[in-house]
Amino acid sequence: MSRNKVNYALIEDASQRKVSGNKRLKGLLKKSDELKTLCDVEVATVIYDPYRNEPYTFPNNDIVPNTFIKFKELPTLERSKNMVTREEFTMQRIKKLEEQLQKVLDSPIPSPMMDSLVPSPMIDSPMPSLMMAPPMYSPVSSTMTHQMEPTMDIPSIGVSTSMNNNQNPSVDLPDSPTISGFLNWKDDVVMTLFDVPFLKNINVQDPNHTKKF
Amino acid sequence: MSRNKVNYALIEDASQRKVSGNKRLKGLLKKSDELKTLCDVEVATVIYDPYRNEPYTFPNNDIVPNTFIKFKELPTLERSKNMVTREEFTMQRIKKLEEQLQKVLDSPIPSPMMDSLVPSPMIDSPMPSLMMAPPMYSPVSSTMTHQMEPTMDIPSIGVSTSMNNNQNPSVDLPDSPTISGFLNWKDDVVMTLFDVPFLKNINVQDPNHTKKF
DNA sequence: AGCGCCTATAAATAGTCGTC
DNA sequence: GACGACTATTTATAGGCGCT
Repeated sequence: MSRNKVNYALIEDASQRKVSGNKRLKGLLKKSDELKTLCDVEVATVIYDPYRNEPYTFPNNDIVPNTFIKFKELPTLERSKNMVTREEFTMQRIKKLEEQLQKVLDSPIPSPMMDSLVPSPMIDSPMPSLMMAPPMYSPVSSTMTHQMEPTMDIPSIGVSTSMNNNQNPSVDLPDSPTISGFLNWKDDVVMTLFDVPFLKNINVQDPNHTKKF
Repeated sequence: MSRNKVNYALIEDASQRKVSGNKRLKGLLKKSDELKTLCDVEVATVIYDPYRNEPYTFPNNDIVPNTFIKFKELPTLERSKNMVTREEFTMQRIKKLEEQLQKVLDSPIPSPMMDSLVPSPMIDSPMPSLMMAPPMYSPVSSTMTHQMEPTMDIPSIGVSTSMNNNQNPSVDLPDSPTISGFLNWKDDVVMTLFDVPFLKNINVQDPNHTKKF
């Protein structure tokens, strides 16, 4: 992106690829953080270090002592912003969820739908059992399981009729969403997975990745 | 990022925030794609549309008819590159995995470790059962489950001794990784989750997000 | 409002050098 | 051969404008 125009192809030289990947990862993380901060987007980022037998879990149980990229060097981010413990991440989501929930419940127009969706005891309890469930790990697939952020922005289905008022709520949501269903799917989510193998030897196919144009 | 310097804070105006988010998401996707292409990083991207009852599944069963961002407009990416079906994504991973596996197995130095790791019948079968497992969905948490990409780059543990040769493999990997374990954790992974609520009304805290400085 | 396009400017980064 | 620092450039994008 800079001295020369980058060719849209795999970088041949492994070390060059790594350097570039390092920089780009750094930039990508910054972009992610900016998207989160500027646009109120929740971002969680994790790096798994292949040279450890015990992988860092998602988000991470420790601040990552990763030699691959030094998070303390990230321009805008602090390490703690990107690398949080799994519990921290979960709690952050819970907190935000509760705030949103409370906000809706405090709204002037109490929605019968909300009543059915949110039993009152739920509010006082720090964490409803459904939300309580931490990110799940499959021992087999080593997966990260991400629970969708509930949005509580359900104007079109009850709280407000300013939008989609031409639609019958019950028709609009024939599925009659349960709380869990509501939590699950009522949000925009962009999910990106990056497998980052540029520390490894891989096949190379591109001769020159940079061109003067 | 351009006409004015951006303030590192939530964008106040919702519409402005959305516009910015739109652009930034676009840029982020492009960056992701570049990281993938230039550095051989696997990237999968999905957008969940909150205005549909049926969410797009991960990666996606259909090309996304999302009004939120038009993927066909993404500079470098094609839509099909980002938005693939779940099956396609799974098969891509499988294919790459098999290629890497075959590559290792074809390497001049047969590793006893590989032998123990990879039973020969596995090679001929198009898909070992372990790998066969598609991304899992939890009906409760609506989660995407991502299976880590195996790297097959295990020079430090058997195939090659050029690195980490001061370490005993058995000591280096006391866990005696099974195939599943190997698949699970033997790769760098950067995982980023973006919840993208800028289609919604949210609290605003920042007065002016841009400054001439 | 949302989208597409444009342009000026901020930000990202490829290439390079110097250190360890 | 990884890392830090330093530019020269490319790239991303905030702010407009016009359209719908």
